[in-house]
Amino acid sequence: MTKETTIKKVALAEAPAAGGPRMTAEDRRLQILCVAVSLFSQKGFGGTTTREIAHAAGVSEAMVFRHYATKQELYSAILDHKACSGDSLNPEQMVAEALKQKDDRAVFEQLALGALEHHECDPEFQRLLLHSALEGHELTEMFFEKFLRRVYQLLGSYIAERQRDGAMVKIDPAIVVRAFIGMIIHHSLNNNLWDPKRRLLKISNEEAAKHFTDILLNGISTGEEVKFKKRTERKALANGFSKKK
Amino acid sequence: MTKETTIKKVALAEAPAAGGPRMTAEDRRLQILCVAVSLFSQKGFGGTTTREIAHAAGVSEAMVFRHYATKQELYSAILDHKACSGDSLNPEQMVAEALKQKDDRAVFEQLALGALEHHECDPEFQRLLLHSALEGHELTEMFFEKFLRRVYQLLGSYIAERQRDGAMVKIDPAIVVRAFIGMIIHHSLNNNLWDPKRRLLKISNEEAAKHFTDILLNGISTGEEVKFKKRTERKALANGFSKKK
DNA sequence: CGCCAAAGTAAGTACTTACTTACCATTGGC
DNA sequence: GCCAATGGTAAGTAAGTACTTACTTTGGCG
Repeated sequence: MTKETTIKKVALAEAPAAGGPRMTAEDRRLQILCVAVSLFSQKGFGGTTTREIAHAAGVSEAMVFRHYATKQELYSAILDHKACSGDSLNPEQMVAEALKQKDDRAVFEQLALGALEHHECDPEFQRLLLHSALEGHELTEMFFEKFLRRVYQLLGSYIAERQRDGAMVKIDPAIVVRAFIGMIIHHSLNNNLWDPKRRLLKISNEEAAKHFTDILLNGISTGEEVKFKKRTERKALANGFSKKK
Repeated sequence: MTKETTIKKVALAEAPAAGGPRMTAEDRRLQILCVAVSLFSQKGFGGTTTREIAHAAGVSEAMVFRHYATKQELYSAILDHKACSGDSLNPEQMVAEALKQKDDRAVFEQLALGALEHHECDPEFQRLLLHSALEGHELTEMFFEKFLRRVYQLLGSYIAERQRDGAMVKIDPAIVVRAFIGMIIHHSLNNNLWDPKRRLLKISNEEAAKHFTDILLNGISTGEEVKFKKRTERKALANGFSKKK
């Protein structure tokens, strides 16, 4: 009875080429990892038991501990795997061409599209990252150093350059980066976490990237009915950041 | 020995007026709730044990279960408490005046400032919300219906109105709302979760609200070196949203 | 084939978990 | 001054938890 269910479970597990019930150690190791990724991303580290992982992988708990000495080691292996296989998480090369050509639109739009698509085809990553951040895991720091900081550096220095060119208003580049990344991440977070049914907003990644870029570069005011501030005044104000209050 | 530490813990617990070790049932109930809020927001529901909660509150586990029949009931009580006491989570009245006067800047800036300050003085709420969303708790849906949807409705219809006035370019208002909320939420998330040391960006809430509003309303291009698109072309394009690709 | 290392398991262990039970201690009203 | 109601506890229980041990199956290779 337990054997039958075991075999069925193996057939269900879509992991890496789960042919027969008996795999090579390497394959099994990877399969357990994949199954664990799925479970951890759904229920978090503390919310997932090793028994569940073993069951979902179609093996006994002992097998999990043969491949990963502790649950923590399994978690670390997952994070390493996600971070190292690092999919498309390379912002530098993603916009290298656009950067050289100083094509503002292309720089921002390509970056946005890349991030949105990455989040869409690997929503587990975002969930894992959030779980880790909430649990105070070291992946958070790694993500910060290896990704966030680099993006801020890359985009920030590009914006500074364009400001010197006179093509962009003078505002702390980090604020601009935060605003833009915010649009993207928050949009992904909505799609993956808060509004997966897209009740509030249903647009393609291409549209989202395009419109976010539009908003960032040009804002939403027409400038025809200027109630609050004139263009020239705005620029003067932006030079010496803010002071009052 | 255990008694000594217990008494000390009571002194440490800052909850609601923890005078002596012996409180009224009501006070104790609230104190346990507050302590649990703190622990759940730090470590999540699954990651927090009832023993920890009892210990942090300076009472025995039995007291926790006297006031809340199950751990789940305690969790629900917390969410109810956070949702009902609803602090400053009222966007409508926050910007009512600015809406009437059609003061775009005030509408967005006040909304942003309100949200940022709320997140700053109650970071636990954001963490609880994230934990709930990841765990698939019903609070997520409640937050969606009672807050997100209302903000989209409120801001969205205002933007539509301003578009008819000719004061804003024609773009799906929901996209604008998403972009703006994204800047704000992501900034809070950075401050509370990813970069609490403010290594990437250190600005006051006032500055953040002001600059995010600036960016949303006016973008960051000067329009002096227009490599990609002219203002007039942009407006024409924005009318019939996007088509190609 | 024979055989043996590697894949796999059943049934533990020691400990923790959410939750209970049976019992104290303090207090305010009579 | 007593005593019932109330705030509080110590010491459980049964089910889970991460992790082990002793054992059985299987496939490939001489």
